[in-house]
Amino acid sequence: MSASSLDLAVLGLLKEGPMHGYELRKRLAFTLGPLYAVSYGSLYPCLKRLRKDGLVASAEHPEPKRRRSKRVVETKPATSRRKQVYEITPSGEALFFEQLELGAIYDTDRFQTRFAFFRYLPGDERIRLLEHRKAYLEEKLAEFKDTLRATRERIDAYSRSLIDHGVAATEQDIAWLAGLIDQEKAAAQDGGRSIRGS
Amino acid sequence: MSASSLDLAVLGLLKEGPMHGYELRKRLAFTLGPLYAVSYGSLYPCLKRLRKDGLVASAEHPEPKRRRSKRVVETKPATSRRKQVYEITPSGEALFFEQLELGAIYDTDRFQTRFAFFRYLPGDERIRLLEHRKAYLEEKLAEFKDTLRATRERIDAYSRSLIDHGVAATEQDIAWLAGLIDQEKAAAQDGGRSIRGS
DNA sequence: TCTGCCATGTAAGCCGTTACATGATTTT
DNA sequence: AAAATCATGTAACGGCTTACATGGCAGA
Repeated sequence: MSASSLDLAVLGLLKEGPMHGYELRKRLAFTLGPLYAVSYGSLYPCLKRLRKDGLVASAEHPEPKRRRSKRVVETKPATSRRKQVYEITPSGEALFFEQLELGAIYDTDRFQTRFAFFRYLPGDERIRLLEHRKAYLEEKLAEFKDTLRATRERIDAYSRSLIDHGVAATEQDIAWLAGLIDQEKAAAQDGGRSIRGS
Repeated sequence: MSASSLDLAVLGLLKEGPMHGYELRKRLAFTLGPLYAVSYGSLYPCLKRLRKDGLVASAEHPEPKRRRSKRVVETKPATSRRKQVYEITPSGEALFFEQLELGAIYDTDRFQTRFAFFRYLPGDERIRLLEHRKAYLEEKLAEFKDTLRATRERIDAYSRSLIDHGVAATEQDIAWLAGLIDQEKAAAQDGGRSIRGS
C-alpha cells in the first residue's frame, strides 16, 4: 500500500487524538511550516480514501455543544452534514510507521513531512535520514556549482541573482541539517534522549 | 490563452535563439536554479503543444555535423527521429510578454520563472512586482508568527524546528527581495539603467 | 434576521511525474 | 563493434488546485 505525503501527515496528526477535517487543515499548516496549506479539495477526498481503506475511522460528532442553561433541542437532523470526527485505526498506525521509515530523501515535501514526526523514529534512524538528506543536498549543490563554473557564456544578471539565491537557500538548508545532526549526536551520547528537552 | 510556468520559461529561452529539447532542458535547470529540473515527459509534450498553437516553430536539424575529411553520407533517413530545433514565433513572443506582465506573486515557481526574465520588463514594473511579492511574503510570515504566538499548546520540538526553519527561509527570501528593490531604485535614479551592469 | 465563520464535500482540470520505448551519434 | 551519451517521444497516473455547492452555528 502506497501513501502520499498528505496521507502520512493526516495519520501522524490523528495519532495525537481524534480530529475533524477543518481542524486537521489548520493543524497541517501549523505543523508543516509557514507556506504549507492544503486545500479542502485535497483533504476531504484524502480522508474519504483513508476511511475506505480502513486506516482511519469516523463518527459523526455526537455532542451538540450545549450552552449552559439553554434548552437543548435533541433530534438533530443527522441526515445532513455533521461534523465528522476521525481517528486513526491500528492498521493506520501500522502504515504510518511503515511509511515513516521509508525516508524519502529526495523530495523536500516528503522529507519535511517525515521530519515533523521524527519523534516516532529511534535516534539512530533520525541521524541516518538527516545525514542522507544533507548528503543529497550537498551533492546537488556541488553539481550545480560545477556547471556554473564550467559555463563560458555570460549569464543574465537576474538569472544569476536567482541562482545565487537558490544556492544560498540550499546552503541554509544544509546548515540547518548539520545543526540537527549535531544535536542528535549529542543527545545520543547524553543517554539516548531526543532533542525534545534541549 | 493561458500558459504554464514551463511554457513561459521555454518561450523565454527560445527568445535567445533556436534550441532543441534536450538542450532546453539543461538550460532550464541552469536558468531557474539548483533544484529546478523538468522531466522530458513534461518538456516534450509542452513543446508539442506550443507548436500546435503556433507559438514556436520547429525544423529538423539539417546539419549532419560533418566531421572534417570524412565523406558525408547524404540521404539521412529523415523518416525517423531527428533533432528538432525549435524557435519562437511572433505570436509566441506576444504571449511571452503578455504572460510576463501578469506577475503571479503568490506562487514561488511562477514568480521565479518571471523573475528570470525580468530584463524584458521596464524598471518600474520590476519594482512593482518585487514589492508586491515581498509584501505577500511579509503578510504570510506575520500571519504565521501570530498563530505561533497565540498557540497555547506545547509544540513538538521537531515540528518547531521545521517551522523555525521555514520562517528563517522566508525571511531570507524577503531580505533578498529587499536587496533587489534597493538595487532597482538606485538604478532607476541612476539614469534608468537596469541592475545588469552593477 | 442576517452576517460571518465553521464545516463538508464534489467536479473538472492543471501540471507535473515515472516508466517505458526508440533511435542517432560519438567515443573507446 | 560495443558502450556511453545524446535525443525524442508516449502512456499511465499522481496529487494537487480552483470553483462550486451545501449546510450548521453563533453573535450583532
